[in-house]
Amino acid sequence: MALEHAILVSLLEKPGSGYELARRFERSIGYFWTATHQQIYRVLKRMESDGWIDVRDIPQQGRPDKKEYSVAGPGREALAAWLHAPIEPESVRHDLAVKIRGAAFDDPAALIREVERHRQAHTDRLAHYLSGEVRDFTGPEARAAADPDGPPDPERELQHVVLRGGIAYERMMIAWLDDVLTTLARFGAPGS
Amino acid sequence: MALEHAILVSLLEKPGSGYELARRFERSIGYFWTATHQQIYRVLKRMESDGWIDVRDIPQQGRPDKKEYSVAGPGREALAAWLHAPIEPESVRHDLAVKIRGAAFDDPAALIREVERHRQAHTDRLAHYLSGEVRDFTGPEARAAADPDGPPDPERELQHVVLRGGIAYERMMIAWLDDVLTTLARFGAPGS
DNA sequence: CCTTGCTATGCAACTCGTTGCATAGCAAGA
DNA sequence: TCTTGCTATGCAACGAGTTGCATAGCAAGG
Repeated sequence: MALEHAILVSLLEKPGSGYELARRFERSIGYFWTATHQQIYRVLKRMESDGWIDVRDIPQQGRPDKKEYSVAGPGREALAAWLHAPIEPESVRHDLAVKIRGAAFDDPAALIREVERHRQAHTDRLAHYLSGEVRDFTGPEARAAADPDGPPDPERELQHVVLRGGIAYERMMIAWLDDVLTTLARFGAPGS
Repeated sequence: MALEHAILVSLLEKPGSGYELARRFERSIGYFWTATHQQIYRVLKRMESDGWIDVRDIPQQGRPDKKEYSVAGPGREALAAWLHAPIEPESVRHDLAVKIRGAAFDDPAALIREVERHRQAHTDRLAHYLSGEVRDFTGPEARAAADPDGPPDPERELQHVVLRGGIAYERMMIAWLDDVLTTLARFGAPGS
């Protein structure tokens, strides 16, 4: 399991509280790894008692105190060990694909709305990714922040390549959902 | 949760035993929904006691008896209800993306082997899909079995569009993994 | 004033998924 | 003969993920 490792990576990129992590998991990291705040708090507690991360109590004004977590030595080692171990499974769960095959035994045309909704969601996410890419990586400000003559920045470039993966995924999904819609339309309008 | 629905769809496509289902989940259906035999047996038992599926004991010679399951009325209704309900989440777990971002804090070059292994796995799966497509959908035998002048066959065409989705996914992954390898190579050979 | 909503953390109960193990008959090969 | 491997089903224990709920201070708006 790798929620712990996703948290370690996120904390290495920037230390933060459980709450902040939960919000990151709704945004950037959440695009390839989902987690609720309950899971995060539970795992943080375990990681702390295992010595993987350090805590610092930070009093705040006008809002509750927070606990800022940062990665400790053993956490870095655990991450390194995981990085060097091969992973195989990549288990997949595509509800929509199950639905599409199931539609053959029900009313295929009834799925059109649903597929269109998913297409819209992927279109929105693609737009979100693309604006994030411009803001953080390819826009004028981002380019100014990055020194083109300096050494390559692995953290930045690896974040970018992961984002490009998200963009490629959304584009593929949109194209495929169009294919699905075309196929469904053939049964919705019989006699064509 | 939708393992039950995936099983219903599979049993509608063809009745079978828990063991047979487990093998289908290693092949066709397993490409977009994974499940082990334990899960399948457990869910089958629950579905049977809920009246969603019927069982028939089939004695076999030279091997243990098997229980052949088929979808009953309530199961069909449950599937229909699920098909008509919208689904949202599509929760994602891309271990490899976590690893890639994590590699910034370790040795990026050490990931090259791992990424190449994944690329190979996706290449193999793509080849598998493509040969299945020729065999079942676009090859001469498949075309002969399907009557081009007859009415469209939803079951067949929807299976095909799902398979095309798998093909598009694998192609996208291979292209992205090439992008990842190019990016990683920049850190592996510094001073380029 | 009261409600809504945000930051911030957490418990408890439940379901789902994974792993290891067990049984049992038969076939094929060393 | 002994081991390996396939069909076929299942239990038990554990770990991961989900859902509902609780607390608590502060800010903003009606």
